[in-house]
Amino acid sequence: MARAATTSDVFNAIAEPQRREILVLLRAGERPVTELAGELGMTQPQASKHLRVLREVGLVRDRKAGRQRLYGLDARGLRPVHEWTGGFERFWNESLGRLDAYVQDLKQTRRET
Amino acid sequence: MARAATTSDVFNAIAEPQRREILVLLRAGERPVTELAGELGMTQPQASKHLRVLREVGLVRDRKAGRQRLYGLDARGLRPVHEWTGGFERFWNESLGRLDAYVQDLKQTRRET
DNA sequence: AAATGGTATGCCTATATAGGCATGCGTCAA
DNA sequence: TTGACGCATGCCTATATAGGCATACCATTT
Repeated sequence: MARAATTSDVFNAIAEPQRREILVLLRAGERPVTELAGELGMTQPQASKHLRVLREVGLVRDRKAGRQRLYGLDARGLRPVHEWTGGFERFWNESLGRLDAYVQDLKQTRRET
Repeated sequence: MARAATTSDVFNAIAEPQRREILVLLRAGERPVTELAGELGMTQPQASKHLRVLREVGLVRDRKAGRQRLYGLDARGLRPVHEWTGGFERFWNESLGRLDAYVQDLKQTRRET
């Protein structure tokens, strides 16, 4: 099997560097495809494809504006990722030494069971 | 081209659901491969492979303990992900309405340039 | 209606997995 | 030393991209 489909999974969608860059650019406001492609140095089809993935996972919304299509950020989907990683915060805050001690302790406890 | 290699990129490493589950389990302390595989309902080779990826991106450390090899969490690599998503916090905190207004505004400004 | 600008898609290729299995290896116990 | 146990790997397959190109689509402007 290959990796899970990027669509339907925000974690996979943001695994692509260029897609992350697109999201960053969109923080400044809506933009048409061509402009995004230009700023990121990618072809228009490339940009459209990445935007499609982002749209399918809900990180981006599109709106027709005359002849162009403006893409806008909808970052709500990033919240779960932020919260998931946040669940590990105490682990990177503790010094590695204390972390080791902590782990050792748990290991002991578990082994004794 | 295929997606970038999972190794050398934390974002890709945690794009895999099972790898995320492994990390969660490791919050409780070090564990041998077999135990992880058992709790997650995957085969031992599968677990070893996922652990290898996690080790290569630095999210996990391994330590030989007699006949077994204990894997432990090293969440420091998750911090960048947490911070990156954190950069979008104000966007999911604002009501969608205000977000729209904000974006509209920026768009106007940009168009006028 | 015809021409043009702005996008979305289809098609083809190379590549990187994720799984399933069998098996090689190193370590500890008898 | 011989087994048994715990893991790591190698090999093979099916699948999902990411890129590059050409092109079909749609709305707007002459």
